[in-house]
Amino acid sequence: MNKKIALEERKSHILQSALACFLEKGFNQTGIRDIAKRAEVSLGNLYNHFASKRMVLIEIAKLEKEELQPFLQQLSQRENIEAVLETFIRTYADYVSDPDDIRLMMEIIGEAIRDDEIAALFTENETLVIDQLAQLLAAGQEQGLFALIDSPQSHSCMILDLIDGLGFRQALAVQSDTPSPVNVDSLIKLIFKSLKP
Amino acid sequence: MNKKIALEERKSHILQSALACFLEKGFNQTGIRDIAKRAEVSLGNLYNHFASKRMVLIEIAKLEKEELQPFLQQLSQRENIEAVLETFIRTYADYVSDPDDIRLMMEIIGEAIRDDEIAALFTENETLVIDQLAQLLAAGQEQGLFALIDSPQSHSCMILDLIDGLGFRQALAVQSDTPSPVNVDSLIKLIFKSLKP
DNA sequence: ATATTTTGAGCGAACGATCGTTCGTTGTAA
DNA sequence: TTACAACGAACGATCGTTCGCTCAAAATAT
Repeated sequence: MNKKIALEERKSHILQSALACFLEKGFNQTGIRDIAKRAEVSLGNLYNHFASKRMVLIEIAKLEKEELQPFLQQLSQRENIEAVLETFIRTYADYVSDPDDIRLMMEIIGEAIRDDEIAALFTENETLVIDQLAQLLAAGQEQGLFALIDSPQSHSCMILDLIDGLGFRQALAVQSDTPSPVNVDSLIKLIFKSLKP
Repeated sequence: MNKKIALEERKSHILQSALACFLEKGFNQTGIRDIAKRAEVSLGNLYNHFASKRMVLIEIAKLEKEELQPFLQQLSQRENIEAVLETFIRTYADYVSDPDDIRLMMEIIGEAIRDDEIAALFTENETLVIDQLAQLLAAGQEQGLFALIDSPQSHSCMILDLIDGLGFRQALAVQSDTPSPVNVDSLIKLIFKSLKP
């Protein structure tokens, strides 16, 4: 029992180290040795915990699901829907404005584009947020707060695309040293206008 | 003279092959040997044309600028601004819906995140489109077609983010076998509503 | 016009490094 | 005694790049 916990802790510690490596150098540029060294674990031992390098990334992608929980909870509130929406946009934009989060997203999408399993994993996580947000929009619609949208799902996707775009733009702006003209306020303004009855 | 042309042709042929490799396997998973083999050129000769693997990617990124020209031209039209905008969105969305284009964009951004020079190159290209689109929006604004936007640049960015998001979503949808709920029409509807005076 | 030199495209073996993975061996706790 | 986490040497493959070489064509000299 005690042993199990210690084992899980080590595994999670390796995952943390792997994540740090992936953020620093990217998934494909990171060697198994880099991860092992950072986690202060031997090469062989790492393979006692993970079947392959790819599996390490998959487990990290799975962990991302938990990061999403606070947002899902936020979106499930049904009083003062407009405020809920604005708060969500602000906190999610804030989350996505951390270059590390965008980098991780990039690494996962980068692999997902050539890996069905990772693509499914990523899509699954994203669908959770999309659906929850779509339900919020539908609720606002029923209350007459929002216009009749042909498809809440579709509108929900587009809102997320806008926020993700903000994050990507900021991450690239930092790297290329050219400031991004987009900010959260103009984004919120646009979204709410698109929802006006 | 004739020789110069033949040389340029060979170089461009290598670039085409490299592009095909990058799309197929990704930049980091593609070996120099893969490119040389595909281009039917020896390893040594490839290095007579390109100083390094990284330079091959940079030259490809530079070529992207030319792909943008038709869009820039489209956006420079000033009669029937609303129609120009809609046509641009449709053709650009169409362009970005080709998984290959999204893949290439991914590869370039993926490197750009850790490479200042590539980031600057990418940002430079994107700025061309953003500015041109922003000018179109400003023109529409003057004609009273569009609402007063706090910043045409910012609005322009967001429009592009929406279109890019559509492309990304479709590329991932193909891979994970879960259809995307977004389509061009709903996108156009949202954009025009956000611009309504 | 012919002979000679110079040039550089084209080549592939070879380099040292690193890759992901395997495996036989430890040491320790159950 | 058993089980298994922990280890690191070793494997074969592949990586990006370099190097010395060949040979046809351009440049120059005759």
